[in-house]
Amino acid sequence: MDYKYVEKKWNDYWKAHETNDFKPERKGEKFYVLEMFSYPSGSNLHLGHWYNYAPTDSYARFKRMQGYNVFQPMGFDAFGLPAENFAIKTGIHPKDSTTKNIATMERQLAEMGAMFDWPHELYTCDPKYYKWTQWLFLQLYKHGLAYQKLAPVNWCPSCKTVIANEQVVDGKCERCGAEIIRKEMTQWFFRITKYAEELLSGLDTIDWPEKTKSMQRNWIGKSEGGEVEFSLENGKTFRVFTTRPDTLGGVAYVVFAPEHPLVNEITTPDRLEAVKAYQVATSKTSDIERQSTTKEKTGVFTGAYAINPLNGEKVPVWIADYVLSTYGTGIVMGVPCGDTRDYAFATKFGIPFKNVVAFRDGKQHEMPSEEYGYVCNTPGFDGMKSEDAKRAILDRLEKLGKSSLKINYRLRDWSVSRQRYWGAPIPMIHCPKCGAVPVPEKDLPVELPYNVNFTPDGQSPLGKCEEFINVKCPVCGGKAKRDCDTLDTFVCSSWYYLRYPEARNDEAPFTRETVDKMLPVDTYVGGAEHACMHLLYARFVTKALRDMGYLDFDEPFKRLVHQGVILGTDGARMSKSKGNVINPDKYVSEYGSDVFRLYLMFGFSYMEGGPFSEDGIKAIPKFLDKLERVILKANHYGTFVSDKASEKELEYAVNYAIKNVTNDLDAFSFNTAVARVMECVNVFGKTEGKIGEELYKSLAGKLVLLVAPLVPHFAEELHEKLGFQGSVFDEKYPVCDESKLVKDEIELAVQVNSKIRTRIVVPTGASNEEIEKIALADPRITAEVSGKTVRKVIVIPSRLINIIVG
RNA sequence: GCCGAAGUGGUGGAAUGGCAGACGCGUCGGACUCAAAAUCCGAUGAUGGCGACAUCGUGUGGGUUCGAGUCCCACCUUCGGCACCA
Repeated sequence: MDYKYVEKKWNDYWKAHETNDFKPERKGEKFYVLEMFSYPSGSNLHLGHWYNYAPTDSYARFKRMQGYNVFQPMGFDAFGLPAENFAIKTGIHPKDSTTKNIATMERQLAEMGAMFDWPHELYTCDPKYYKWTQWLFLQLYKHGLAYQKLAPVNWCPSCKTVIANEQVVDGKCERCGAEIIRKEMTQWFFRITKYAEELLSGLDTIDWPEKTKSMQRNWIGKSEGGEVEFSLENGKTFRVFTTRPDTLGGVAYVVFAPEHPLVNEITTPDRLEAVKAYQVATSKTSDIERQSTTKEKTGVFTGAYAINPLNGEKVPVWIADYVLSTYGTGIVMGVPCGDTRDYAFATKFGIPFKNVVAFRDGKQHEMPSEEYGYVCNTPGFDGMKSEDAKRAILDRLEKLGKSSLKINYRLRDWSVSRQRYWGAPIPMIHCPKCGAVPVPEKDLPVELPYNVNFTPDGQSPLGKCEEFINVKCPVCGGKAKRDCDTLDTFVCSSWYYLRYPEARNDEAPFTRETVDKMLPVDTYVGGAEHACMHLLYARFVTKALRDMGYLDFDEPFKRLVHQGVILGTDGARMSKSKGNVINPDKYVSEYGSDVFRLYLMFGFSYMEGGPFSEDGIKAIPKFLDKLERVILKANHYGTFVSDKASEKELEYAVNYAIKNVTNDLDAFSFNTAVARVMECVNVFGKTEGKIGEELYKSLAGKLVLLVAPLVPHFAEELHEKLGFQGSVFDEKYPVCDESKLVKDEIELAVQVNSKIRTRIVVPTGASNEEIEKIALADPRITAEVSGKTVRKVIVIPSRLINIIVG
């Protein structure tokens, strides 16, 4: 087959007949298949995009043939850092490079021949889109879910700019090599923590990979415990969060996060220098380093002492980088006997401590031990089980107003301010009189100006753009300034699935009517690297919009599937710097898109991915040629002998393939689906010339339908050549006829003492007793069993029989 | 470091706790051919045996079970994420 010609022919046909466009009036239940949209980086469609989109498109086409009205849109997540960095390096404006990249990728996506619904395409950098991203920000703000606070950023003192984590290499600026420090800046946050509990419980209601759910659970990090109030010698108080109130009697010291605001207040003059130096040192360390349990513990004594509310003991107050200001209250109680980190810390700094956990018999746990046991060395609670003591200790302190039950989450609020140019401007105005004022919705979008100097020089790029930044306060009319930051691109991608069905609506981001009909997304396919961020943000936004009354479902993505990662031939992640990037265009132009698609589906385990290799790609056109011969034979059938056994075998093969391919496609198990088709085609070859003409034609027709989702252009062409009118994708997917799968007899393995000794053939439906009888009558088994006692016989229907002798 | 995965022939990969290696690639042998290509047929985990067969075999070491690639424990290696890459 001339793949080039056929692919062009059917692409043109689909376009002319709007075959791929979603039509609400088409029959069938709606089915929303969504692939994560891509960032238009570089200038080419990456092999990873192909791997994500082509097999998923086969799934979508399969669903359509099953009778669903499938909606499969495509778009671009077009704002982001790489375009801005590229601009800084080359002087090419992000808008220009992005527009160009999108055009190239659109052409390549069209060549793929996927069933994308282009009329609903969207780009996040389009003012018609980000108008509504800004609208989303305003709704969150109105409902108290967006707020400002001080938060640290990576600051390069030499470039005088904020840099992304990715650009920090070994604590140094990727561009200039200067040491990065953490600097506090006022930034916007979304209150995702308000939804922590529901984000956690909602996981039980969705069909997502267990590992992804598990990652989100850990990310949310719920822990139940209590907050306990300590006092300082000057009478001031502070609270610590602990999951182990039962060990309160064992507190040897208290640690503040070095950046905690109270630290400067409590530090004694003689300790001030050391504390300041430690704070500076900590500002150069990343959170990951800080939490490392193998890293030598560091810390500094502040000179202050705190009073333990339970036993009145006076303990020293330290600062240490293993305490993070973002978790709990930013202060922890140090209990060396019950926590390995605290033990290492106290041991290193010679802080005295005691053991407060023992076994039932009073023998103390070996320190450190995080196990539960029985309380000791804690007057009033000794001998109590740890679990009970938790409650009892909190109860006692609660009566004094010094503690409360507390559920703490590791999840932090979502920081959305970016001190960068290429993003959606934050629709807020800062007025000296009125404070932070939202831009009135009628004034949206706040357009991103084109002529902006975004080379890093100490100021936010938008801050330098006079005509952008200066504005009248919408409340008092006085002189005010726009927020000069842009939104995190995750904000753009947190709601795009809601926009697709109404991508051309200029009056609203989406309407209740359409969203009710089209959402949630039935199957969402994308990389596992998004497990904790994008996928959590999207869930949060959905729940927030639901509570505002804009929609009526709890979860945006009913089912989630992750494709694996295709690596370079060297087994490493593809990157320009490693020079191992595979360009799919080369294969598409050499073999055609159907062949390449089928190769990607057959050659890898979809969820696993793996190193790319072109070994075996040549086998695909060979297979398709054979498939074509087998199918077109129906048109010029010639002579045959109708052999009943062969006919039965072929009917079995076709129905077996239908059954398994259907299951495999539903499970995204493309490689086994293709294998089942190959087996089926092999049986066509084996039974050649022995099948009645009418039966052959009917089976060949089913075969075309069976493979249509896998090789769409190819199947259209053969479908037409068999004399059918219209698109094969308007046909129904074949359904397995179970009666053709019934065999007269089945083969079973026979084990003696769990070792396979022979195989027997038994009639279908034979009872366990009959099977046992046949097995024991087999000469091979008679020999094994003779002289021994049969102790037990295990029959696994249609699999094996295991005879235990001894 | 923490969280989450993965490890199966020469190779990509199959296997609801039930015949490990489906389906391919590669390799070897054969047919067709003057020859080559293409195509077709057969073999192909390792070891021993002429052979029927036997033994071993799913990262390593233990365990549960009539039976473990699959479940449990410990370890090793590789990969993904760790909140400003998307």
